[in-house]
Amino acid sequence: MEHNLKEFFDNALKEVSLDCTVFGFHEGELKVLLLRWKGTDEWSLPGGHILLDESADDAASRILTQRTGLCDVFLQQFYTFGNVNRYAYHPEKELLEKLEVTFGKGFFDGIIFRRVVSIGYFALVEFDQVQPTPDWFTDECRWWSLADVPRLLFDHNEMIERALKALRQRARNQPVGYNLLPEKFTMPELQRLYETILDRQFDRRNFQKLLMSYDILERLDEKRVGAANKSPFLYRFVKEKYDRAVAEGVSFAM
Amino acid sequence: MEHNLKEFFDNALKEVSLDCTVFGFHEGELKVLLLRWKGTDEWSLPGGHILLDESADDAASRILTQRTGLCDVFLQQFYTFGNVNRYAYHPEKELLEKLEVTFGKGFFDGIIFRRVVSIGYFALVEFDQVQPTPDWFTDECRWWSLADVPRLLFDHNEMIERALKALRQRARNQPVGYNLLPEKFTMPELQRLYETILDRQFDRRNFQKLLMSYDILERLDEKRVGAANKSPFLYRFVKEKYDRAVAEGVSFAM
DNA sequence: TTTCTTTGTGTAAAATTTACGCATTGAATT
DNA sequence: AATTCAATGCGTAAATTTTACACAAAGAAA
Repeated sequence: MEHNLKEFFDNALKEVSLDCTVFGFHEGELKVLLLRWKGTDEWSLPGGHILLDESADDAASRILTQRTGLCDVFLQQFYTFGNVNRYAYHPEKELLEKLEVTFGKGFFDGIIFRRVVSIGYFALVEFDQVQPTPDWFTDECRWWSLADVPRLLFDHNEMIERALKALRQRARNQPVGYNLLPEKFTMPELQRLYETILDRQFDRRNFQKLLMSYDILERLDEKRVGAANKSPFLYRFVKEKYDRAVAEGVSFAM
Repeated sequence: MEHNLKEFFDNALKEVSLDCTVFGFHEGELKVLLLRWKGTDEWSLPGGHILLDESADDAASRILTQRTGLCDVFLQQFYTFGNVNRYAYHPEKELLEKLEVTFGKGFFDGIIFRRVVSIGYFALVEFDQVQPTPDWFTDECRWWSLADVPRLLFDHNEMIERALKALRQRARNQPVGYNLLPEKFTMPELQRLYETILDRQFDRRNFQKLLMSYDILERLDEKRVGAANKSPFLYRFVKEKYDRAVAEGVSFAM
């Protein structure tokens, strides 16, 4: 395995990495996927390096598939982090010492912890479909509620902040939901997604009118039964129309 | 000079570069700054590498100052180009051969033309203030009308396209103009800037009302005289209010 | 059977955006 | 010196969009 790792790094760009903020929506909250580094209590975003023969987008795709088990994840590049002191936290040496307890002294020489520029992506995934999977440097991968995210390694807290801003900007300018919700969903569920992302409340009647005006939703003949109230209709995105709206943009003005 | 160049590259990131689309506004048109490579008819965007002890933003600033003579240029990172085949045009070898006529055979070995990821910035500058200055690889630097831009080296045409999209998005969501216009300007001049950037026409009366509603402009007691018509008032941005509007965002809905 | 919460639908008021008229200015023309 | 002409300053009515809000119906729980 050590051998494979070195080999991998020989075939990858060394001064460029990428990190992904993976958003899921569960129980009315936005969640992000975090990894805990082996032998430490330090958490970070999933990320990795770009192979010499793959594009940055392909690398992000590959890494996301490895961490979630999903293919065809929605990914958007949002910012590239190029500060000199990106590694200010956790102080290089201290973290390195902890890791060398696990990996052996000198193991990381020439592999990580040089000056690296990182390309930030955010991903939108269907929460229930994800199989959180740690990578070679970490031994735990799990969802965190956005509100509970701890102090992360490197500049990853800043990355999440910027990713969230980018997600909000996207939600205001084109439809979201196809990537975050299951195939069938109710209007209140969709509304809660929008309210969570944009962090504000909407009138449910006006919300429904606006969303339906985009002509991207199809109301099914089924209803969600079981709750102690009137059964709401199920809806589903009409993929072609949804894609058109993403391409042309809609202005979510409410 | 050769020595300095090698030394520079030893102190810079090799796998990351950055390229700037510099927008100016002149005679009712958007212009971009391009460089012609020594001994060729090939043009490219201004760009360069990041020194080990400077951030990406600082590098962009430094490079822009070198190409324009300006300090404190408005810069915004908009996208990072990470395709494997970014250098598809001009085919590496062909260009290299042309350049080696000028620079000597083997000169570029290990300096350029490896796999490089490039961070894209766009800059907004006051056209008249710019002193276009070629860099070490080029012997001409000049403005091109956006419509006349030729086939550029590498993926730089795509970069300009994306930069323009980013500029348009910015113009729709926060005020522009402070960076592109001289200190004092008339309302019709500001309107033409917006019309050029967004590529559409506005009613001058509604345009004025909307812009004044942002509370970022101050009307001066001067007028622009000389034209064969009623003299228009001069305006100027009130910096603090302009900055607030940039931070909070305005929606240019017209 | 009653209660309680949530859903489906429609309409009036408020606010915003759009369209457009007219008198005025100032250089150029006669 | 008077006239012409293109562009400017200012304002209002119409059209459209956004916002606010009420009531009947459904369905599990009490």
